[in-house]
Amino acid sequence: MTETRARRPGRAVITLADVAAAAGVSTATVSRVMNRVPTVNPGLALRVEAIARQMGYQFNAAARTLATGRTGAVALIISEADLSQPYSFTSAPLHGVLSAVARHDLQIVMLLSGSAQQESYLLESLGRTGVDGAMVILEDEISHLPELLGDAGVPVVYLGRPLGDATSQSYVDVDNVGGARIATEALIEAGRTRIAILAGTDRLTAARDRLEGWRSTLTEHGLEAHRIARGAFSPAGGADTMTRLLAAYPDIDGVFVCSDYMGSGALQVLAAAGRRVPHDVSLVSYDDSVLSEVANPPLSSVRQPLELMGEEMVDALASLMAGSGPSVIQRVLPSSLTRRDSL
Amino acid sequence: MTETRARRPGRAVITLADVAAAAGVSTATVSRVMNRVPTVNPGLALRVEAIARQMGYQFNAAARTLATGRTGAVALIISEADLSQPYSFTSAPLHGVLSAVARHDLQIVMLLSGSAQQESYLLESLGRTGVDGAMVILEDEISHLPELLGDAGVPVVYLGRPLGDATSQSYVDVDNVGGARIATEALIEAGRTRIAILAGTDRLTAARDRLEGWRSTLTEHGLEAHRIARGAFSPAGGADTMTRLLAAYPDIDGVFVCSDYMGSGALQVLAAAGRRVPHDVSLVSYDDSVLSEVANPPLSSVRQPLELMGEEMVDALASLMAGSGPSVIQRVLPSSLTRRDSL
DNA sequence: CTGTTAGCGCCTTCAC
DNA sequence: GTGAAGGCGCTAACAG
Repeated sequence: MTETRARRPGRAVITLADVAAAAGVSTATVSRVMNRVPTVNPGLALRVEAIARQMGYQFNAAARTLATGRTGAVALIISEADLSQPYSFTSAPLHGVLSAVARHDLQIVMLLSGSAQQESYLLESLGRTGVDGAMVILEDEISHLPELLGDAGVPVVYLGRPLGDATSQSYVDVDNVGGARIATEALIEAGRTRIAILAGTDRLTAARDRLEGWRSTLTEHGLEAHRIARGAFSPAGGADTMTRLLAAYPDIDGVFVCSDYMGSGALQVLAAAGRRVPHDVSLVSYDDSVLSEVANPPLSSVRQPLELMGEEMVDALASLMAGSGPSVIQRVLPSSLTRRDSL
Repeated sequence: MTETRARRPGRAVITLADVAAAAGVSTATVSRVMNRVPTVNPGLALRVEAIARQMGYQFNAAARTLATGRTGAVALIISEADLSQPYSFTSAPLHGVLSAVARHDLQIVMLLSGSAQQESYLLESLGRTGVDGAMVILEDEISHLPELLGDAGVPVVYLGRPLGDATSQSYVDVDNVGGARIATEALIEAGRTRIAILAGTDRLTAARDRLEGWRSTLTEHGLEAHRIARGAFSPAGGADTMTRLLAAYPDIDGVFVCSDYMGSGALQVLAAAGRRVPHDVSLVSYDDSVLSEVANPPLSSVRQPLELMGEEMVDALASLMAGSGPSVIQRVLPSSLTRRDSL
């Protein structure tokens, strides 16, 4: 009744010892060969390698982890709230992450955060699995994770600059100030002078930076920067905020909307108010997502290299785990403007 | 230079032996307590449990795996192509999966499929990590995975019914025939008689089933079912297909579009052709995603319980892994129509 | 009901 | 350059 967990039915699972026996060497040698330890006789190495391959030998991850303390796995922590939204921001970085891990021969363990219950499970999972590192896609609802993970004991890289003093944290961010500047300048170039902003949460540096970029650009151009409204990151939020803005500042002729998702709501309010886009009001949005593409009219929108950010996050983490390079990695990627009809 | 991999800096990592020593019992007893083996003296169990908790003991997953052959991890395989689309279908089921795994105390390892290169990495990863089970979110580009994973040696559950003879496969699907019937019937009730379909790929049972549902409903109502066009799952695809359809059958007064993403493209073509929706042409779409919500006009769309499907997939896999219940689980969930202005 | 004792498969000093 | 042997932390017979 000794049930060997046969991974492939029929074919039993091959161990180092099996290969060693077949090759007439010790397990130590096979281990060295498989781990490409350079002190092995090249001829022998080749022979052993061939036999191992031919026998279909594969590492047993658990045994290896037990012996070395390394798991070869990293955690990717994402926001529950984002995933439950009709439009998920997470998928693009996720794509980048998943394509990059193959390069580094890493496994991705997905963890959800956002509710207290999940948080304890998260911490427990992190502890138990003993991942070698972690990545966090920062969003509103999990903006406190940097504190929570403060002494995680493994390297952590954030997608998005953490709040507060981020000097000791590793992150991959986009230049949100610059992105907002591009958007605002485009509005100004289009001849707009009474430019409002639909800003998002202030628990995210991204949102703060965009507000800052908008404000400084207007100020530098001698324009007023007081037409501000904050709202939820949703079409409804965009609609509400736009309504308030229109009521408070009926003279608005340009709007910088901090997300496409809000933008679609704003667009409906503008249409209902009889303001034509871009004839009466120019609009620039953020994210350059499918929503800006299918909007009516299609929205000019600031593009962030989200996939690339995911990849860079993995690269940074791998470098941190290797321990050879710098102990803090901070990378800021540029954003650009995709022009569509709303401008 | 014996570097103990301290998970938490400072505090060393606690093992069963540490707890056993502190409690004055054997490691076997602690192990039994932690695993809730019922034959332990309740008083002792309570005491040991308290000590373990107080010491912050956590299982070492690797050691446990090595001893039991079980990993507590399951793979989730998703399509690279879907993730790289501007609108990812995957996130909703992903959310369901991730929220459900906590219930079963499982870890999710994410794996990408869709390119040959990834496929070898996929197989390798599956073999190496030795996950206890796998889930696949079936999509066009990875519709061949059921064959590839045929003898994976671990239970597999699919999101979407696999092609071919699926009697021996476990899956969670939605009633796509029924969904298409609901959509088509709504079109008929709206007084439409010349009803076309924008169909998707035929490598997915979902798309085939929808076509079938559309066809049978029309036939049963004595209506013609030949206004068919297939296209890529994208706004551009929807636009192309709609253009062809309009050219071939100018008399169209109703359209069943097999995805919101195509629907947004179709809508633009209709608008450009001077056909008003729903005045001249009624339209029902599929997915009930944010795209149908922000479309102009907002689209009536068939809703699929994607999150729930993700959860059910995990439940099914857990049951399969437990090995107590049936060895094949097939679950088909109902879909419903969300009515909006396009009808 | 609890303790003892082998491993699980691999890595890694330590001798040779 | 290669082999022998201990141990990573835990589970699962088997005794007691």
